[in-house]
Amino acid sequence: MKEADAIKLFIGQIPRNLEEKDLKPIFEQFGKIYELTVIKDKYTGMHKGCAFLTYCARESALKAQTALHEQKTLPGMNRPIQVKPADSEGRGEDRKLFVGMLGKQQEDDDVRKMFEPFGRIDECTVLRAPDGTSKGCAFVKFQSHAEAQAAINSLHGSRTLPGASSSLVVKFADTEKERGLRRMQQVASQLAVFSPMTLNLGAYNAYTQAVSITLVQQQTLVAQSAYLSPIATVAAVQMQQMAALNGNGIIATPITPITPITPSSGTNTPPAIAATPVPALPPPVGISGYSPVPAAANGQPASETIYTNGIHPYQAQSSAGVLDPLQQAYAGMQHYTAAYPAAYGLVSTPFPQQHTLVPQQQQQQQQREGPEGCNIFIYHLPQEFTDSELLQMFLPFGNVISAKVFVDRATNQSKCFGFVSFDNPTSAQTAIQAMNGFQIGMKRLKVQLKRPKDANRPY
DNA sequence: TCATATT
Repeated sequence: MKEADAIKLFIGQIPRNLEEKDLKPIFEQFGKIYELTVIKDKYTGMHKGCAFLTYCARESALKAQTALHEQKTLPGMNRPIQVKPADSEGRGEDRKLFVGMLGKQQEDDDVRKMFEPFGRIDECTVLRAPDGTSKGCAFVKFQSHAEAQAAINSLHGSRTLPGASSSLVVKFADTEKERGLRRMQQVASQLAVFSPMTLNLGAYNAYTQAVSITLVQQQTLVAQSAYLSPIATVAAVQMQQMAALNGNGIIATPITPITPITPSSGTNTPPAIAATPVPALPPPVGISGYSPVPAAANGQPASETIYTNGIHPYQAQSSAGVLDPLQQAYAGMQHYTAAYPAAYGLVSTPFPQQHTLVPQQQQQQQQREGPEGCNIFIYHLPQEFTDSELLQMFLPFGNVISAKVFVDRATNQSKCFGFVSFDNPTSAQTAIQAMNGFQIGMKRLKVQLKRPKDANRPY
């Protein structure tokens, strides 16, 4: 039914309203289709905007790729259709070898001669430092997996080259994904130089610090920072700055304070908390339970909503005086606990059991655009921010339809920007007003309306 | 620095 060397194609940039039956006519013209499947979310069944396509004949796939890939744009899409071998087809990485333990003086040609006996070589490159000196390793790409395998079998460990400290290494080169993984492991090991407990302690200190602010503690916090990881230090120092700036623990500091984030009244002064020792706090709701409404904080219904417009956290509370200073401090801390540890990956709160108790917010749906004017673009996100932290951060401003951090697929690293979509433009505006310029670590968020689809198109 | 999605 299908050729042995058939290629499974990945089809990207297809409108989410097109199903298999709609797609078929587009692709049939290049040959008989063996299988065509729209990719859907495993749990929600949601159309992911892409598909897999296998033709019976390899040649059909090649023709379709040539004719369609990046060649036309389907209605409603802002980028051209993608037609290329699926990742599962192993983009030719299975014929590329990494060669280690070469001598420093070996040139491309020397390596090539060594590998020539095993097949036709497409590519042969010794890796070099910027100054041109060999790194003692190379990539060699054969035309087929079998040839590469033959070279491994014969050459790996077979000899020790002059100047090398160990016998020759010949193995398949890392795939793009493996490289990403490796990079992440390196980052992780960097952080692990400091004991894992140090990180948690840092989070804990910062937390208690923010709840109960005393000058002495602020000083010790900075002193302690010297022993924390760079990330924890940034977080700690940042929090300390915040505490100094604003006794109520609110961490938003817009560059242009269009809407100042301050307590609404001088008569009810939050700094009362300054002298309060660390008490038995109501358990923080942590990341997953983060809510702009303080009712969730102490388990009691609040008589008034603290956020009246998503910006003035304390605006409504002065009249009844229902919240004691500690509760105020705590309500303010929701910002801290939500944004801070999350921002730095320090999500293990001082009360980790809370995490297991509070069920994670329902699985965030695929990225979706809201109506025009409801979608915001956020740049300068902390590297550690994921969809969920982004969601938490913007939840106070309205119904979030979607929160998506962009991730480099090869490395799994955040690209430090993302989108949040609300169900109405007012929420989006409120979020922009409140969060544009929001300082996290050394950076300030840039929050603005997402560029409309047709922007930047000359015609 | 503006929705790239891989059963």
